[in-house]
Amino acid sequence: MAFKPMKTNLLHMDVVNAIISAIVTGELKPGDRIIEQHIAEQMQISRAPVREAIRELVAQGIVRFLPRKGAYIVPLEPDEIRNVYLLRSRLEGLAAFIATPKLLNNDLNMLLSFSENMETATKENDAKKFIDNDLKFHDLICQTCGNENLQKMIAGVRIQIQLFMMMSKWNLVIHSQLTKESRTHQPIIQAFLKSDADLAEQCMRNHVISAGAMLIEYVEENKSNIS
Amino acid sequence: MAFKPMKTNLLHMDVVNAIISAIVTGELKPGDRIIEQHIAEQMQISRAPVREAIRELVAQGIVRFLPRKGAYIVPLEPDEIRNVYLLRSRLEGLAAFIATPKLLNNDLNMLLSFSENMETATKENDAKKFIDNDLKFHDLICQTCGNENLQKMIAGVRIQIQLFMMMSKWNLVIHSQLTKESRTHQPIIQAFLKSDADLAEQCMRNHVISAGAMLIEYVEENKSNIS
DNA sequence: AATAAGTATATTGTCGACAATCGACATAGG
DNA sequence: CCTATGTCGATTGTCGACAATATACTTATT
Repeated sequence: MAFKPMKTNLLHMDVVNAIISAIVTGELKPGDRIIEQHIAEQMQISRAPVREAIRELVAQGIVRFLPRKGAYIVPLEPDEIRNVYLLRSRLEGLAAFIATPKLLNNDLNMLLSFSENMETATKENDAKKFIDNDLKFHDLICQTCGNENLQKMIAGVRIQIQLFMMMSKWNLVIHSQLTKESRTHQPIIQAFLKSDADLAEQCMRNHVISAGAMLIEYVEENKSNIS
Repeated sequence: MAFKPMKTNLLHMDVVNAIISAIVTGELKPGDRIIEQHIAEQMQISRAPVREAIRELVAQGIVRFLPRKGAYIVPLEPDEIRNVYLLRSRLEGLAAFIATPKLLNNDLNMLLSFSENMETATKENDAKKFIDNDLKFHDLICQTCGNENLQKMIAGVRIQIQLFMMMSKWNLVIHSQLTKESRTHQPIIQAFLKSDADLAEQCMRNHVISAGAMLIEYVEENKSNIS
């Protein structure tokens, strides 16, 4: 494959990426206002693609917009984070519910192996390995449910959460966090094995909520440090 | 209150409403393409507000967009109806959960009166009155939850359901349907009165699912008749 | 006739300019 | 000194025009 498909050179995508990396590097902080013309001038483009980029980010929930007032980065309030995790818990819970009767034996084995990898990653305190397998775990369930709308919604919420983590300078390295997180994976698999869709949904909800609780706790404790 | 707050006269909102009502009336069908210039010309405005409206609808999930190709109404496969109701049940359930501690006495009174109106509408077999109050009931809860993202998602899902109703030529006139539907409203209000958020969520879920079951049943029975 | 190349048209992407609106400050009147 | 009104700059909303690209159609070549 020497000739990969070209990048879709759409200006507004560049702007989206620029804004996101500005958020990640801390150049743009939660609550900061985004002024179309400023970005347009700095990137030497017109305002049109900047507007589109902002709409995109609004759709992803990273940016808020007030008509005739303007756009601003979603503030890093505990309530905001809570709402996002609540939404994710219901969406991924539903994905688990729908996926339950569709999961094949092979899928279950993979889920188990992801879960085991997370356990070993916990022992080795290997955050990257943990996160990778966690992502695969959730993705497999999400894809198996086969509902395109739902998948897109979940993808959007995940991005939002990643951003929250970065803005709060959270990193999942503390052993106790990994331990807590991995513990709540087991009941989900058990529910799948029993083909109990309602239980699977409930377990997934609890899992997501407890993961969110850790981030919220962190943000509350380090409120002062997070500019 | 002689001077109510003015409507925010933003063109793109008019376009959003125009497109939605075009979808609901069947003028625009699922899968149809939306061409910016055509709408702009028909409404005698420029393309800019039309673009914004399309972005809005994409965020609501009723329009898809392919770069440099254009926008089109989300195609609805008849067997997706169950998934849409499942999604709605979880989203509105969450709205009820979040709204529970925020509902004021006045709100509860309004919910009660909407519910009573539905009861009388049932007796009078007045479908329009029933639907109006049902909508108000759900809207009040949805708005009280205060989560903008969630509200938009719910709005999108509702439109999809309206579409399904249209496509299947469903109309809510049969007395037994109204009766069934109104019965499941009571437990929601009871849960609100008890300030039991979990219960409110559960009741709302059940309510939406049972409403969906009626439509699904109807669609299954009349499968052959549906265009 | 089937395939490839070329052309034309329709549609989206981007631009720069102007209009409408908002927020802050200044000013006048009590 | 406080309140209401006028003014100004900054910013978003809308517009019409042009550029870039995709799709449909035509033509040429084998």
